Amino acid sequence: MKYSKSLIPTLREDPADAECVSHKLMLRAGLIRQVTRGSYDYLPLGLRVIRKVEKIVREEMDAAGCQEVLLPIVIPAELWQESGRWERYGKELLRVKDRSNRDFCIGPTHEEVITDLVRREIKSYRDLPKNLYQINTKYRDEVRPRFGLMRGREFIMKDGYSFHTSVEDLDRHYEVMKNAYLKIFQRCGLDARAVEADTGSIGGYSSHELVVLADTGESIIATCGKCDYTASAEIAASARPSAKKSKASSTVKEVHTPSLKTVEEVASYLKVEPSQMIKTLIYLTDKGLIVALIAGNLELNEVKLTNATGAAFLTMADEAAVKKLTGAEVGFAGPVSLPAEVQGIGKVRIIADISIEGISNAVTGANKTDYHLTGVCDARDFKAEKYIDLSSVKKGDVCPKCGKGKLDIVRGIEVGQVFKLGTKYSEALKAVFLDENGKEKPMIMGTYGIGIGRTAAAAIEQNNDENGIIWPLPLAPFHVELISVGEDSKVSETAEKIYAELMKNGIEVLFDDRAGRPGVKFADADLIGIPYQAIIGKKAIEQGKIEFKIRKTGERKMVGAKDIIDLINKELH
RNA sequence: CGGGGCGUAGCUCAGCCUGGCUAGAGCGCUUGGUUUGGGACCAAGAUGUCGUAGGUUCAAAUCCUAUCGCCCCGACCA
Repeated sequence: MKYSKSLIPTLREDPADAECVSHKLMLRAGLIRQVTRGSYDYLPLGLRVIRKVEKIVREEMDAAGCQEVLLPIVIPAELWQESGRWERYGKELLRVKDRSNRDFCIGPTHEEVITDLVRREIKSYRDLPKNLYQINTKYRDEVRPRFGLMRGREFIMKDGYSFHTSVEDLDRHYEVMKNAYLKIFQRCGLDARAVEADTGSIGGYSSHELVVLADTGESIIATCGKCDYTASAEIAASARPSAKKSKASSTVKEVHTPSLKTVEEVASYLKVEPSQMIKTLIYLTDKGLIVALIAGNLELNEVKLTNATGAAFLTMADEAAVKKLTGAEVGFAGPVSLPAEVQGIGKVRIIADISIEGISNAVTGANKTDYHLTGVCDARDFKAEKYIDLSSVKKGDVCPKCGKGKLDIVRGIEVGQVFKLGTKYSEALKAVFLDENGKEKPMIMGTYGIGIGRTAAAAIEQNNDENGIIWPLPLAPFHVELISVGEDSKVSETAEKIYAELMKNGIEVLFDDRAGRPGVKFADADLIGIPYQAIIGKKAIEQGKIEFKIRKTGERKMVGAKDIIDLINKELH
């Protein structure tokens, strides 16, 4: 490709509305342009990168025995109504109407469509298992798109769905897919790892996120320094001793604590450790009020609480609800003598972290403004519905898996996710098969996704310097950039000749044939980040030499014009 | 949805507080010339519904109101 014929609008300065490195560099290197919030044009260079990622994904999926299909982007509402998600999915689902006023949505994910296809075409255990995938544009009307291709509203995603006759078969296949995913990211030159994750609103019973470690990532991950434990902070556990089960000998006393609301204020006023305080948090859910209890030195993890309650949604109770429940201002709630139900809101459930189980002589709110209780004991003075892990992991917590290592908290970019779905969609959409005994059963499903654009963005996050992008070879839009320096006719003749040679040898080459000054061409070349540069200058050419530069290391060497093809071929393999 | 910020040339931004003649700079772009191995120089030039609508005023990029768009933080999120 000749630079002069392409469209590579590089920018000298950082665009004002880009925040993270990959977004800035994608704009500056002329890979993408924003059309509207969360939607982008893919320019020639950007599209080539996208195609590279897709190619690697296709090769690995096909190698794992998956079949590529292509499903519609505009989906009839009926399918989503059948699964129940038309009502439940919320505003993220972009809904449109056709000319006859029929409802459709722009597909944010394709469980319904694929399950509909499979239920119509597959009837027998003999035809299972199957894994069907597509690479397609998706649309999610995100509340807050950001960071360029990292979180767009319109984005390219590979999504795959597998159908099995048994959970065991799904389990086996799940491992195959997880490993295929790890291989894909490895081939993309990315350091990715599989992280245990929450299944979120998609449902299912087991999930891993495929995460590329990066400080700018939106996912927070706990990892063990000693063993291979890696989990999303949303679900990560830590090994914790349960509260000492001393006898309940203390007596409950009310103490005056004027305007002391926070754990720290009360603990220091009463001279007790925060771990002896019972932090009482009140949540509103679709199933009534939840009172969550946790030791004062720990942070509550809302994902864990949501999972523990089985609630569809959960928000912190507002001031009015807290007053109704406790009869006190916010800041003085406690588990002792709470009503079992609040008029107009619903039932009250108490759920406690394991740090509360067996706690004695504890301090907590008195449900009376400006008062706390001391000497409170679990089981005697209050009782929780259950005692489970509700705490957020912290750096330095003990690993729950090996019990030895300390947990570290790191950030990462989620580039893929795999789920064991089970029968959620096959039951809703009646995707059933006949087993060996002629018995009808719902198919067992798995689902597997990769954000294509996000993977490209993650590659830039991990590979850049002050001059621009440094593409890993497998994702690079071109293998080599050929740069002619100066207007000399010998130079341009030689460059043309080498350009033709490179192409003849199947090497992907971008030929900067522009008439610009050398400095401009070098700066653009470094910004665009093609791994190798072949530079043709007047002086060198007189000695039959060409300069070869490696973008990543800055290393340069002079090679004979005839040897450049061999050298590049060697570097490519 | 809550909080904050921004919208002036292709890009980055100044001007606005304290209204005043013809709206500016740098970069980019066009033409000519000199240059040519790390974002050159000289000269000449083109480019704007000052986001949009309404209002106040003799006079609005500037003040007021509404509205749209974009960015950030939070809530949210296969």
